[in-house]
Amino acid sequence: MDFFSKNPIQPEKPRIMDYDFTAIEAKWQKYWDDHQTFQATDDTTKKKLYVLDMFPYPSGAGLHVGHPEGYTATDIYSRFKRMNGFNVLHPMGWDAFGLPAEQFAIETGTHPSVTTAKNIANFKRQIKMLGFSYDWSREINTTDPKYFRWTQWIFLQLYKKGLAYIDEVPVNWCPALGTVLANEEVIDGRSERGNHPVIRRPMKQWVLKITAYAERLLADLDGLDWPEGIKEMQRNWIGRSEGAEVVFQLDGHPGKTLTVFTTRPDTLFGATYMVLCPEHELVDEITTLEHAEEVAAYKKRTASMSDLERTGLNNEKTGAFTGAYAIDPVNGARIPVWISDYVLASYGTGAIMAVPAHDDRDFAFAQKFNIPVIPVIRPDEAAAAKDKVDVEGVLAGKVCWIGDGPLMNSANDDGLSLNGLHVNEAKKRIIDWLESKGIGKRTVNYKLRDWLFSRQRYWGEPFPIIIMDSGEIRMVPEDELPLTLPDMKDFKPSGNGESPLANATDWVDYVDPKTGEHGRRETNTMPQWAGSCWYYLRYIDPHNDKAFVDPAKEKYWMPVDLYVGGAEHAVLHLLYARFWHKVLYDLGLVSTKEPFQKLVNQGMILGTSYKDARGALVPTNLVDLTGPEPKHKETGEKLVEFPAKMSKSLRNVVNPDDVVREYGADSMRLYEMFMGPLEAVKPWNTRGVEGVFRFLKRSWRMIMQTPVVDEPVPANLRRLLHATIKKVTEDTDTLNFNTAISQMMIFLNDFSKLEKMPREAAETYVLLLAPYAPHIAEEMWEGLGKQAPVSLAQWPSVDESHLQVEEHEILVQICGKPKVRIMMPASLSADDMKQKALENSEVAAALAGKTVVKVIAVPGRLVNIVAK
RNA sequence: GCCGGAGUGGCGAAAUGGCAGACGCACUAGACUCAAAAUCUGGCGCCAGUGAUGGCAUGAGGGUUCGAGUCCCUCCUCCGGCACCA
Repeated sequence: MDFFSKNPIQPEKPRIMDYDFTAIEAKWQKYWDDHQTFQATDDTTKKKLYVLDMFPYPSGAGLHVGHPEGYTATDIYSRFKRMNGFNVLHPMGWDAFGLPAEQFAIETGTHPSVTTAKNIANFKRQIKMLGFSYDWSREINTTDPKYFRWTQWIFLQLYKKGLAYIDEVPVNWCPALGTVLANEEVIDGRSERGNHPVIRRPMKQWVLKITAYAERLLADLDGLDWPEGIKEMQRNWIGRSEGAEVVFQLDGHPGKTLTVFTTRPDTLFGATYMVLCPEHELVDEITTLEHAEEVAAYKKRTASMSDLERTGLNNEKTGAFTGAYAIDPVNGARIPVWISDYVLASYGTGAIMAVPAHDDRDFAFAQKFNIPVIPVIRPDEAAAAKDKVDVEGVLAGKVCWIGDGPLMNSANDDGLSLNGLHVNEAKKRIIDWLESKGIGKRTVNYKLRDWLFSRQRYWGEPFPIIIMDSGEIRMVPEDELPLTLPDMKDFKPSGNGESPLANATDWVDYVDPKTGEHGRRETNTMPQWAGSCWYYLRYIDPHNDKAFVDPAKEKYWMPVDLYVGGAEHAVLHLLYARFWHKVLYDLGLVSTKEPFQKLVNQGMILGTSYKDARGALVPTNLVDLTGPEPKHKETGEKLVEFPAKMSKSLRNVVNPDDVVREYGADSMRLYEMFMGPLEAVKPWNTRGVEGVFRFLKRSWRMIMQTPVVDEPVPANLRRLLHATIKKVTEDTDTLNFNTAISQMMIFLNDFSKLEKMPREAAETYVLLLAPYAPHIAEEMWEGLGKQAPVSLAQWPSVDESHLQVEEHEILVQICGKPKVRIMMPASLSADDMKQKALENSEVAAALAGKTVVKVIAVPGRLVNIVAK
C-alpha cells in the first residue's frame, strides 16, 4: 500500500456517468458528419424551408461571441422545423475576398489565398465546434474560381443589359488605401476601414446602374417581412422626391438655359437668386470678368475640401456671385446667379432656384449675403403656432416658413395664378402651366446614386473585360470563364490609381488570336459586395457547372424564408443583393422578385467594461477585480461596471473557444439565446453562462441519473408537461428563444423533484431541448434507449385536454385594488362569478356601508367590484 | 435637426388592457461537510412595522378605462441610422 499517495481515498464511482460535455459534443458532431444528418435533399414533394445566415468574412481574429448569436438562432429554428417535417436548407459559406487579406499580403508577402484558406479553416473549426446543423456539402467560397466564374458571368449579363458602364466620375479616393471607395464605405469623410481621409477625384470607373431600379427597390419593400427600421433606412437611402425641372433663361446669353430641380415649384414667384454647384459646367461661361477672380478662388477652395468639410456639420454658408443673372420664367424677374458648395453636383441638375422665404438653407444663405426674401405663402395659423413661428415675421421676410398655407403674390399676366391655393394644389397647377409652356416638367429624383463598382485591388473578382487599343470594350467569352487572378508576389497598389494587377503584364496584355489586335485586360477588380449579391442562390445548386443555379431547384427553394444577420448591412449588402436579384428576375433567371422574404437582425452583444467617475472607459487589464468593488489597478479609483462594445483596446473580447472549453457548446448556445430577445442589444456576462450550465447539469441528472419508469405522469404534473410543449413550440416558432428556455427551466424545477422520472415526460423533455442543446439531447435520447438521432425525431404535440383546469384562483378587487383570492370552478359564468365574489364574507365586510355601482367579471381572471 | 428603436428590482429580463417583476444571475439563510467547493431547500422590488399588514413602485407629466408597463397626448434620457439631396 502506498501511504504517500496524494489521493489515498478513491472517490466512489458514480452510479452513472456525469455530464462530460467535451466527450459528448465530439461524439455527436462526428456522428452528424458521418451520417450526413443535415443534408438537404432536392425532393420537391416535401415542404421546404430556406433558413440563411449572412455568411461571414473569415478574418484572422476568428469568431467572436457576436457571430454565433445569429447562427444559433437560425440553427435552433432549422432543427425545430426539421423535427416538424420540413425539408430545411441551412447552408454556410465564406465571403472571402476583401482588404485585410490583401493588406496582410502587402506587409508579409503571403499570398491572400494562403491567408484566406487558413482563416476559413479556423472559422470552420469554430463554427463546427458549436454543433450547427449546416449542410456542409453546400459550402461555398466567393474566392473559389468555380464560384466567381458565375459572379463574372452575372456581371456580363448586367453589362449586356446596359446596366454596367465605364464613367469618368468624381470618386472617393483614399490615398492611404490607394483605392477608391463606394459612398457607403465612406463615413464622415473618412474610410470605413482604417479611418483614413478620403478626397474627391475624377477617375474612369465601372458603375452599375442601380438607379434604374430605384423605383422598384423602393416599392417592393412594402411586401417584405423585415424590421420596419431597416425598410425605412432603405427608403431614406433611395431618397425619392417628387418635383419639377424648371428651365431659366440666362440674361445676356441668348439661347443659353439653366435647368434646376425643385420640389417646391409652388414657390417659384419667391425665387430671389439661383445657385450652381462650383463644378457646374456653366460657371466659367457665365461668370463676368469682374467676378472671375473671386469665383475661381471659391472653386479652388471647395475642390480641395474633403466631403466632411463640405457637407459635414459645418452649416455656415459660403459662396460667390458670378455676376450673371437669370430670368424667372413666371414673372420675368432678373435674379442673380451664385455658386455655393451647399448645392451638390451629384444631385438633381447641380443647380437650384433659391427661395429664402420658404427654405431654411436658402434663408441662411440670403441672410448672410443680404439677398431679398420674398414670401409667397401665408403660414397656416394653427401650424405656425404649433411650430412657434411668427406669422408677421414670415410676411415681413424676417422668418422662414417651410410649411403649408395659402399662396400669395403668385400670379402673372400669362394665365397663371396660384393665389389662395395651398401648397399641394399650387404645385400641380404650376407644373401644368410650366409643361404647357415647354419650360418645365414633372420629375422624380433619387438620392440613390449609381453604384461605383470597381476597386484598385488585387484580391477581388477580375472583370471579364478587355479594353482594346481601339477603345472597343470586349467581353471575355462566357465559355472562357472563370477569368482567374494572376499569381503575383507584390501586392502593393501602384498609388496612381491603378490596381496591382497592372503590374502583371503577361496577364494584362491581350492579343486577339484571330485578328492580332492588341488590348489590355481591365485591371480593376470587383468590390467585396459582388460575391455576396447572389450567394444565396448558389447554395441551392453549389456544384452546377452548367448554370449558376438550376431553374427547377431555384423555383423549389426560393425565396429565402428566414435571413438573419447584423443590422450593419441594412443598406449595403441588402440593397445590392436586391438589385442583382431584380436584374436576374428580369432576365427570367430567378422566379421571385425579392430574395429575402423575412429578415431578422440579431442585436449586438456587448462586453463588460469599466468606467471611472469621469466616465472614461478603462481597459479590463487595468481593473482590479479582487475586491468587492472594481478598482483601477494604478490609481486605486473606484470603477463602475458598464456594458461597452467588445474591442481589442478595451480588452473585453470574449472568445467562443474559451467558453466552449469551460462550459461546452450547448451551454454557449443556450446562454446566447437566454440573454434576452434576439433583436436586442445585450451585455455578455460569464456568470450567466454558469447559470445555463447548471441547468444542463440538472437536466442530465433528471434524465440520466434518475430511474426512468414506464408509469404515467403524475396528475398534478400533466398540465405542466403539456403547457411546456405548447410554450416551447410557440416560442421557438416565433424566435422567442429566451422565454422558451425559461419554460424548460420551470419544467425542470418541478420534474427534477420526482424520485422516478416518467418515461413520457423524459422523452418529451429531451425532444424539446434538442434544437437548443443538441449534443446533450442526443446523448440523453440514446440513454433513454431511443434510436439516434433525436435531431430528426418527431416533435411532440400538445394534448389541449391536459391544459384544462377544474378550478381557477380568482382575484376579487374592490375599486381596482386586490382584496381576496377565491377558488372558483373554471366553468363558472361571469354572472355566477360576480355572485360568488359578492357572497364572500371578506368582500361583504369591505363593502359594508357602500353602494355597489358596477361589477366586472373576467372568466378565469378576476372580479372587480366598483363601489361608492 | 430628421427617421427608427428602447427606458421595468443590484443585474439580464418576463408579462392576449386584468394579481408587475415569470425564468436566470448576484446576494442571503439553512442542509450536507472537519472545512471549502459542488449540490440541495428556502428567502429576496423599495419604504414603514417584531408581525399580520399598510404605503409606494414599470423615465417624467397628463388623458382614456371598472382596471394601463401595455392604448392616446406632451416632455426627458439613451442607443442606432441619416444629415445642406433643393
